[in-house]
Amino acid sequence: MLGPSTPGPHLFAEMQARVRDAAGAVLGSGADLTRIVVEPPRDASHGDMATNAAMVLAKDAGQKPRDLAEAIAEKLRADAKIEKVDIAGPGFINLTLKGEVWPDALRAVLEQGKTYGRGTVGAGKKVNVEYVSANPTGPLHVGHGRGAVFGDALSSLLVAAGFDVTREYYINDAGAQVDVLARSAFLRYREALGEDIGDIPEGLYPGDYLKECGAELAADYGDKLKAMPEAEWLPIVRRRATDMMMAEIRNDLARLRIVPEVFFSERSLIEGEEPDPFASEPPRPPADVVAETIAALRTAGHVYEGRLPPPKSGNLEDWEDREQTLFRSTDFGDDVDRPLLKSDGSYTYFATDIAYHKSKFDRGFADMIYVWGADHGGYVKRMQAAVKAVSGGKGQLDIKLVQLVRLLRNGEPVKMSKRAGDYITLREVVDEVGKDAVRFDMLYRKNDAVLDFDLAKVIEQSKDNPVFYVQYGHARGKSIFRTAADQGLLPADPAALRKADLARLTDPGELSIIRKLALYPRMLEAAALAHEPHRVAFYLYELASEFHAQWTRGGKESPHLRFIIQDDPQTTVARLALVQGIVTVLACGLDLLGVEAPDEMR
RNA sequence: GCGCCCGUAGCUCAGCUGGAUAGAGCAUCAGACUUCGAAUCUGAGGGUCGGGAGUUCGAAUCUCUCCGGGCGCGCCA
Repeated sequence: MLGPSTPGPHLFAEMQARVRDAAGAVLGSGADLTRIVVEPPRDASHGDMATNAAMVLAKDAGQKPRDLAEAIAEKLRADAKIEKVDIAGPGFINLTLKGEVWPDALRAVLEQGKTYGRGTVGAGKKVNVEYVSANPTGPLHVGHGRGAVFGDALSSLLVAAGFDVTREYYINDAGAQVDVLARSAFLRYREALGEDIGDIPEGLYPGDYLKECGAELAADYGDKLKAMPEAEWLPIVRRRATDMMMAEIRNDLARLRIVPEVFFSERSLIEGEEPDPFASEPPRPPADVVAETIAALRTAGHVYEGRLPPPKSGNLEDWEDREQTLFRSTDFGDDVDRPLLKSDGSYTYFATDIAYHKSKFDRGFADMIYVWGADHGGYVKRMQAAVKAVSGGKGQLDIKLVQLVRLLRNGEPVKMSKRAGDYITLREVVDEVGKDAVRFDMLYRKNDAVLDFDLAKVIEQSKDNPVFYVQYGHARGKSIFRTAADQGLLPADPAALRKADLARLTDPGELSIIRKLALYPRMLEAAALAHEPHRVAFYLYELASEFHAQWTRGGKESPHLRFIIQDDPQTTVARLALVQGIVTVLACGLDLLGVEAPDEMR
């Protein structure tokens, strides 16, 4: 038996196990019980829980669903936790639980506190969650922010479900883009030396954010870089510029309470790890992991030299039919094979990404999640093909595409001119509306739905704005405790709430809230397995809504429903225990989403 | 032309991996503050779940096919 404070199986999991046992007893071994689910009924009048057991098993058993339901129901009627079993509709088995189940369920919340809802389905399995991975060529924008918030919340969710999660950021510091960045920074360096650089040429980054980089280079190197050929100054400037951009990016993410644990450099795959200046061993020659990966794939028969048909659209003027090095991704479900080398002999982004994902697999991550912008949708199949190839079919890559964000202000699109480099940055948005509004708003939507982000509405302090609605629920709960303390009705010993006579909570609204609290672990587990953090946000909204409704019921119509009853300390303590349960779950859920749970919001 | 995503109330969106009479918020209308915080709550109206066919005890959910919108389609990441 599990001790009272051990996060054991939650109520729904427990009842599901009991139903499966009952069905197994009726049908004998060999029956597939995995499709049996126990869920809350659509209508509360159907009881506390419903199961599809009879309907999913009827065919295999060769019985009518309702007959089978009756047989299973007979077993369940003997269950100590079940008060009543009904059969309804096509063969649903509706369960009404014994009255004492609900006080016990609330007590579990109070006993487990911050650990309530945490599960073990993850079983300590290692999962790599990669997100953001924006090019270090400019400030993060709001779209990056959405991917970052999503990846971070999903990671927290998986941790809560018992997975061993690593949050990772892939630095694209090896492609042509960072060379462009370096040339742009070099221009700012010449400008810092007093040169008139005029307009920024087409194709370079025009934003002001590189001026500081240019100034630093001028301070450190004087005019020495100017005397060098590009091949010499480029790596120096590139390194300085990407380091500065990454520092900015990390700073922007930190403002959103996002701290990736691993920053993985694309360049390190090609040139090897940065030599450690304090190492006692002589530095090893740089290893080209990409070349090794391609060679291994070639040996395995997944790489060949060949030609591709011309693309179906786009400009065919610069199309040149040539033989190239191709990854046979069609063997793994892709539509066409994919090139690994550019015409100048350097690696394609895809080639380094294959090596990168091999690195993930080699580091022990059979489960990988990749959070990507929706404009990368065309790359999903080839990446999943690559993971299959480098992991021998043992790796699993779930790619979550995050749709674009439309920035609005009072319903009007915010004008952005990328060409002039004056687009709204993520930092500006976070500074304007705050971390909590950004995070909750972005999570209060499925990842694959386009998000309208209205700068005016997200700071509105009304029920129109879900984040304030939920946070207000938490603050209101805390407010009840303050009032109870003022009136001398709050027990000094926190343990007193756990010992309260919770059977006094008999109002339908109160029982409904307890049922909702009992649902939290089940919701968390499902959200984690589905990789859908938005379910947490919706759950919290619903819980807050039930709490607000119960609060208002204690108005002048029904003062006996108030949480604090001056002349009835016993009932007051029981209701304070309920409030404690609500506050605990709201705080836990908000924490998963990275949103604060304030004690007051005046 | 091909691939992926989306289409649910006037608007913005959920719908718990196939369950019972499809739900919230906004907006509209009608109500509740000498309150434990009205940043709240109660009620009403509002639907061929884009159309059609199929799979089965049962479909918003799975398959196919159209319609409409978005993204992508060597040598950008």
